[in-house]
Amino acid sequence: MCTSVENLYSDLDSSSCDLSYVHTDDEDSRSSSHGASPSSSLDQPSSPAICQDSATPEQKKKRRGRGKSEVAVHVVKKNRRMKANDRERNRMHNLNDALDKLRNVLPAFPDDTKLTKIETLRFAHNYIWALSETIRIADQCQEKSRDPSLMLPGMGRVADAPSPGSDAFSWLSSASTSSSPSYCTSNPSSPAVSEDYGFLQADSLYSYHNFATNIY
DNA sequence: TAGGCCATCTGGTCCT
DNA sequence: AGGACCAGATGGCCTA
Repeated sequence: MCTSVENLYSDLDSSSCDLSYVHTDDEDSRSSSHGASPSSSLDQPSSPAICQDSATPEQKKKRRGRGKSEVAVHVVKKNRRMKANDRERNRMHNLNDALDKLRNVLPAFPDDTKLTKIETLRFAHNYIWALSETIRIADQCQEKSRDPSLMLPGMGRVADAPSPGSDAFSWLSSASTSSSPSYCTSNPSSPAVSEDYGFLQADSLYSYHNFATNIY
């Protein structure tokens, strides 16, 4: 992908463009002064306008007068840039590999559509929260069951508490998401889900399900 | 065709 | 000095 820029390098190598376009002394002074301004890339080699020689006659004269050592410096800079590009590419590939591994441990969606990067991160966030919340509530269940006086009407015993792998957890693996859910930005430590045991009831379980799979 | 997503390049900054 | 990380820019692809 993005072959245009790659072609650009081959263009440079095939000298369809002047080598001095790779990096000029003038660009050095510009880049060091303005930082990463939005328009800075227009001056960069990746700009499609790179091969449109808009240099003034004075600048062209200056280029022609460039000595061998100066050309060598530019070749070194070009090589450094290419190496940096290579590292950056590998870095992003590693990042994508990690995202793929994260996708693989998340419940698969029925339609088997691949989650986008942001969806993956948000879904993972909610998924982790849901799992930790389930553990916390199961622990609470266990504690309260030890003290019968704390039992609420209709509340089950410890054995009734859901455990990972049980049907009560099926919502985690049968997750489906609406097309435009709203992303939960609440802190996992302060969940928006009711803390009583009612969430184990069908209707509450449904909202819990929706929350856990809310990836936006 | 507009908008979303993605890969890539790039220069700046920070760290070792 | 060189590498890692980051954010901005750009262009390609896909879909509604």
